[in-house]
Amino acid sequence: MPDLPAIHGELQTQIMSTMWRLGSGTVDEVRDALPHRYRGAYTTIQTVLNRLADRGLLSRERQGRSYTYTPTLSESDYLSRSITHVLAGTSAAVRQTVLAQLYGQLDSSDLSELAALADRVAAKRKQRK
Amino acid sequence: MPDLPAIHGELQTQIMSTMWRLGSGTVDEVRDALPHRYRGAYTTIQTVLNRLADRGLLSRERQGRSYTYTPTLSESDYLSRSITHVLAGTSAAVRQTVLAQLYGQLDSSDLSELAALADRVAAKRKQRK
DNA sequence: TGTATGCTCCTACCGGCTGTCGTAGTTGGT
DNA sequence: ACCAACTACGACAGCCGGTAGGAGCATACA
Repeated sequence: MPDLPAIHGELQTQIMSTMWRLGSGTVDEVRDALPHRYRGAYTTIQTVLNRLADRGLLSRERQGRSYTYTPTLSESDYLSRSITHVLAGTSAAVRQTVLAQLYGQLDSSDLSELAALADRVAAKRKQRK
Repeated sequence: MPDLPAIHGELQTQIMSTMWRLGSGTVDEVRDALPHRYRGAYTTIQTVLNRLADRGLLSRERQGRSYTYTPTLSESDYLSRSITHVLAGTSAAVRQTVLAQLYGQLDSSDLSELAALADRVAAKRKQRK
């Protein structure tokens, strides 16, 4: 399994967030969709997009006379992988505490969703076993 | 709410991990407790410790003729804050998916622990309401 | 009491990366 | 065939992480 590429810097974070929202887009499309304060020069956005593509976070395909960039991972895949990665470096006790703290921040709807999820997971486990 | 200081780089990650394991320690103590691969020169460890202290992740107290470094946040506090921070920038749907994926990776003991936790949280909510 | 010795601290340095853009090249329209 | 707009590539400053060398201080021993 190849190492998960990291997103470094504020502009890269904003751009990845926008890419996930758009699904895919050209330099200009991404640029227009960025929050106003991060809308730098065309070439700035382009450079960052190319660097993200070099690191494997985006794929670059020719579409007509320009390139179209597309995320290679979904946002949830990326986040869950990142979180799993950092949690892997900790003890079981710490993981428990972290999950507990996250759990405490959920609202009621999230909570019921998770409860349903727990049932599904438990059922699957039992069946597979 | 003060911004959560970031841990950048591999050595900083290893050092923070060691600090959380030790609870507190001097430069030499931290250095000796580091994995062999990351055991650089005394001054290297010291510089990183000072930078972490400058950023507020560690506190520095004189103890005899040397400094003792101590984490200002517990590891679980730091992690849950970080995770909460990144999740705050996403949509509710993404959060749901991420939690679901994390849930699917838990083993049985973690699962039962979380079930008990869910009960406690539910009880608390009901009582407080 | 003076000196040597061992540790600790601060400062400096180097490479890499992020954010930023200027310029050259290319493509479509007139 | 020419012009204008737009795109791609390369370069450059600033910052940060990892690394360490030399100054400063206290203890131990003669």
